[in-house]
Amino acid sequence: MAHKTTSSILSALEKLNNFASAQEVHAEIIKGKSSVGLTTVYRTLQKLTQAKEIDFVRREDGEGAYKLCSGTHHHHLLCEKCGKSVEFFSSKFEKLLDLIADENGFESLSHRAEIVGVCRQCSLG
Amino acid sequence: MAHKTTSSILSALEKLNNFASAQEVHAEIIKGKSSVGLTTVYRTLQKLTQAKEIDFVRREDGEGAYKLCSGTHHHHLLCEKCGKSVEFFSSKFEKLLDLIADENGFESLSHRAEIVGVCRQCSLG
DNA sequence: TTTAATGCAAATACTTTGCAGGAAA
DNA sequence: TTTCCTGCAAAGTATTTGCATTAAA
Repeated sequence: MAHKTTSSILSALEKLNNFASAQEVHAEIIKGKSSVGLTTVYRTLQKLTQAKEIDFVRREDGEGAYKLCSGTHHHHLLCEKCGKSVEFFSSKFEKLLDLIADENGFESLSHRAEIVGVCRQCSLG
Repeated sequence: MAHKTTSSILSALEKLNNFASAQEVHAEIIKGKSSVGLTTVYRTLQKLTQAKEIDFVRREDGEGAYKLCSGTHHHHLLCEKCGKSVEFFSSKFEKLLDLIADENGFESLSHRAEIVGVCRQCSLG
């Protein structure tokens, strides 16, 4: 099987089921019986990100956060209140992005979009 | 007039004419005759951001960056190679965002979108 | 044996805070 | 006087790196 560490990190991400910081992932693993060093968690998350097995975003406060995501191209909606995230893909969106990029002197190849807003639950609260 | 410090920071941002970190703004001011403390630069940039007089983004490496922007609603295209940024506004984009948000359980009120890609110049290089 | 993985402690880098002195109201 | 502005030094937080140990190939 894969490295014991890698799989425990992946399963922590699965449990957390949302963007989680290295520290949060570490805490989640420690809660169980397993033991891992924080450094290793950082290193492994980096590796997984490079391998495109997980997604990475920066939170508004600058902390990095990671999430298990679908392998296909997508973007994220992020709730700025509760932190909930939703993946989406829309070919209309893709086309419009291409157009906007083109009109502004950008190639849209390899783009990445993050939409920060408020989820319905938080906006009702 | 406004605080001397505030205006020197605003004019540094004007010269830099792109997203710049607190440290970069500080360096720009120091280059000239003026003298300001780094702490004050941080504090002033925060204040200006809250007052919505400047825009704030997080760079991929986690550093915060600020820019003098138009007061009206807009989003940014950011080049991940050279750091160049361009503001854009498109009502089609706004409508599509509303729709996508709605479909995914989000209110789009107060959204913010950042599109990271590669600008034409960098993609040719 | 050679390479890769791990973890602790130390080092970085950015940012914020405590606090005292000075400017402005 | 009272409040705000400044800046230095110290503290804080997230993340990375050096290095020695251990596990795996």
